[in-house]
Amino acid sequence: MQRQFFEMPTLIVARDLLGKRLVRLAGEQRVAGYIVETEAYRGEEDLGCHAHAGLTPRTRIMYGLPGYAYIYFTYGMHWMLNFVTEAPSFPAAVLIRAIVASEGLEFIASRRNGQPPRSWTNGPAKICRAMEINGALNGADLCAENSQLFVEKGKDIPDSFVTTTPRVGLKNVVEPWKSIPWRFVSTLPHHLLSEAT
DNA sequence: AGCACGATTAACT
DNA sequence: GTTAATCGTGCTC
Repeated sequence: MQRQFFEMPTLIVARDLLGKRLVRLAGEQRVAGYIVETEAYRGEEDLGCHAHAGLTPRTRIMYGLPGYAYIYFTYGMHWMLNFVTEAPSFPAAVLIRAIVASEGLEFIASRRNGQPPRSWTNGPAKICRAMEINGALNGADLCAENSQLFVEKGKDIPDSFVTTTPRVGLKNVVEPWKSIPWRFVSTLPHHLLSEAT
């Protein structure tokens, strides 16, 4: 996807990322999967968004150009992958919450040892663990020619297979941010994702 | 300088 | 359904 895709309003980007292919090049290894769950975080007004604290060392990437990776560490052990959206003057990003693995399955399996395929990448930190995504990729340009992390066109998901719900894990966030339906989930059967569009 | 908590996960009961 | 693991971040003192 080109920069102009990520420049669009965050809710549109979050919706349209469903079905697209997340690709990670780890050395010679290509690892990929279809995005099936996202969440939108937009602006300092959004009390669920890290940018509610303003411009800090942690949030500076969200105050930069769209199409860059905002990757942060939480719970003392987990990495989370986000894509920066909209103009630099408006801090916003889309959290990638789940993908269906399609390439590099052996690589993923080895990094998710002991877990069944169903549990490989069905959570934001699981994706990062499975694809070797960490702080070293924070600030990476997804639109650069030789990027190790980028998004490709995949399978278009019809509106009839898209569900929205409140965002996950915002336990102590006040309304309306706690319940605003900015989580996007693809309900398309996983086996249909691998077909050509 | 200290502290409460988190855009979670895996392993329990 | 419950809970420990584990530490960077941002806020208060």
